[in-house]
Amino acid sequence: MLNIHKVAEEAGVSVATVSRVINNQGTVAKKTQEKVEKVISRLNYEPNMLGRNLRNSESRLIMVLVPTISNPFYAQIVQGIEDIVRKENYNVFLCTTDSEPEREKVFLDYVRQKLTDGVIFMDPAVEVEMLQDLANRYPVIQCCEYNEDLNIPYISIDDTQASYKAVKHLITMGHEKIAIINSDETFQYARNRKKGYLKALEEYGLPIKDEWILKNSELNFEAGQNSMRKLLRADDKPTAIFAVSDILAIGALKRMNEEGLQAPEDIAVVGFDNIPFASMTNPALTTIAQPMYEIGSQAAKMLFQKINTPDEPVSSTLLDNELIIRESTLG
Amino acid sequence: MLNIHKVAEEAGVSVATVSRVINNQGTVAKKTQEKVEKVISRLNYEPNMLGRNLRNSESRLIMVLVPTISNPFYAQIVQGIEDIVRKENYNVFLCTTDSEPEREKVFLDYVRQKLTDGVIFMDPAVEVEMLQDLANRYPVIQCCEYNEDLNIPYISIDDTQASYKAVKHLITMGHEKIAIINSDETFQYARNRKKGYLKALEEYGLPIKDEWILKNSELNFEAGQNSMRKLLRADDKPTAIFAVSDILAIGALKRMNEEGLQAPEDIAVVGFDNIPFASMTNPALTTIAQPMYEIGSQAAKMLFQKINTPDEPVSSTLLDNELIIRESTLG
DNA sequence: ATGAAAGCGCTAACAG
DNA sequence: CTGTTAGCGCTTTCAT
Repeated sequence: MLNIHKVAEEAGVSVATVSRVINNQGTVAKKTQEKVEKVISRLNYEPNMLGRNLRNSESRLIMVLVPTISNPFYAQIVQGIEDIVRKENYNVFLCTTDSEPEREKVFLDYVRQKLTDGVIFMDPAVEVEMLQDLANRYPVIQCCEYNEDLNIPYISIDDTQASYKAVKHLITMGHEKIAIINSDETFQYARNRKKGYLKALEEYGLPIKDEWILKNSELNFEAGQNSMRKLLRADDKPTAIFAVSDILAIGALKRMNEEGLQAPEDIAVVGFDNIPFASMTNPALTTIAQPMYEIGSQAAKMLFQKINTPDEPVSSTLLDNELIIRESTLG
Repeated sequence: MLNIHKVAEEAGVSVATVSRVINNQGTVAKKTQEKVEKVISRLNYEPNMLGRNLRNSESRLIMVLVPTISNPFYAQIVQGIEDIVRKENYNVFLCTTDSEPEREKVFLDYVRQKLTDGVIFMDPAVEVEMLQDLANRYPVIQCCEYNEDLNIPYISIDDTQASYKAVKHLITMGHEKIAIINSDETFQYARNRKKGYLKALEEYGLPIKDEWILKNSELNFEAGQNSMRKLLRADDKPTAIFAVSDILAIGALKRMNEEGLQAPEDIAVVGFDNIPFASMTNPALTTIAQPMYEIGSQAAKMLFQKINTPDEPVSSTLLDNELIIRESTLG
């Protein structure tokens, strides 16, 4: 087994000296330093992180928990996180939970178990008390998806206001029969986006129909296609659709395309997120742009606040969003 | 500090007994067991993984190194990896390198440093000797991108044969002026796909022109759009394009769309990977389907072979691929 | 069935 | 400038 003792022995010095060389303390004589470095590179020695982290009780590792990486939405947030984390000389471990509570728990335990110094959490914890308890003792930031009832710092956007804006845009374009393709309402964001949708309709006295309110437990293209199929079979067909995710909206557009229908002439479509693909569709997708990179970098900054000054409270933030108008709603 | 000693003290037993309870050894008296469990849950104790892993010298953690998560191509491979890894009671840490050698090195060192038990590597290592050296001592599998000169197990597809097939399809459809939108030729896959492209053209005696051979250092939609812009300005405009990645192909399609051109009437386009988005474009994209999930799960199986029987060699594999013909090449 | 104690690899306080 | 040593939290062998 190659360890610090072996290196010390080979170099004819003590383990303390080797440790000093490894950590660049500068208190080692030039000659000794070189001697030790030579042995290190000859043996190809790398200090064992477990020993070091155990001793230092820090890992300089941040865990980022996402439901999935198949939604490009997360890619840009993670990029924002990475850039800040790297600047602080930490590294990111990305973990996917598939929104399964048991997997969330296993990963969150890594923080308790000192494997990582903190966690940015983008998934709704089903066991709310567990998450709160973790956050009480360790650095935890909620990102995008959050729970207002908990006392855990979060960063997100105002989903209600954003979806209100999206639906109002459709209303402004003259639509009166507007459907919503939602995801699963166990998610806070889904509830909020529905709230904004309803608010806009109510404000303008427009009809709210059950057959225009669709839910999806999965968030993928197929779900969007299926939802559109249902809407096209509705007794009273909507003329516009608000999808709470670009993924769903793109699936919906595809389904229209398959049926020989055009957006926005036949049905207008608005998405949410502004993932890079949203501008690649034909027609290009009108959508709500979330400041994804900013969300990620803010989340990371908040986490470091918590790591560096655990006792000072970190304030939560809701960032601005922007309606990006493209062809799918514009004649 | 909450540790095994504290628990032992509170429960009035020795640390050894607590350890036995934690690890379910079954050799503890029922009564003692319950007493200890009560204390554990009261104190909300979680064993420190650093201590445990240091002692056991295993982490039950697998690292997966990808260049980026913004290409959905990786999402499905990672899914395949996850499913196998989870079955073995391990967990996956995903790390993004942006194809930067220094970042690759930092993460790869985590294997040497005993933080993880093995690594699946999907990025070209710039420091080839370093990777070989790591693979000589620790479990390493190359996935998708690999280096034939190294003695490291890999799993991928036959890129040359696949791109030959894609280009031959275009030839069969009557095209004689065929361009290639490639990525950076530092990548093995890029070199191989170009090779297949050239082979098909040569075999059919078709012209090979420099202005039809484009390279991109970045792999994103913009790169695809830019490449298409260049091709549309070529002295001799191609009638078909082979893009080595769906991302590039979709960007190219978008650019055509912006210029009022249709695929395949004006220019036919073939992509590569068959990411989910490829069937969502309008027109839908003809592409080479890689068995992404299978690639991932095979990679994980190979890694566990290496972990469980380090001295037995693991044989590399090239999996089959399939040409998926869609609207972008079919009248 | 339980406890005492060694030791995994490392760092840092202390001594010299 | 360098060495000795305690101890981070855990598991396991050896006693009892």
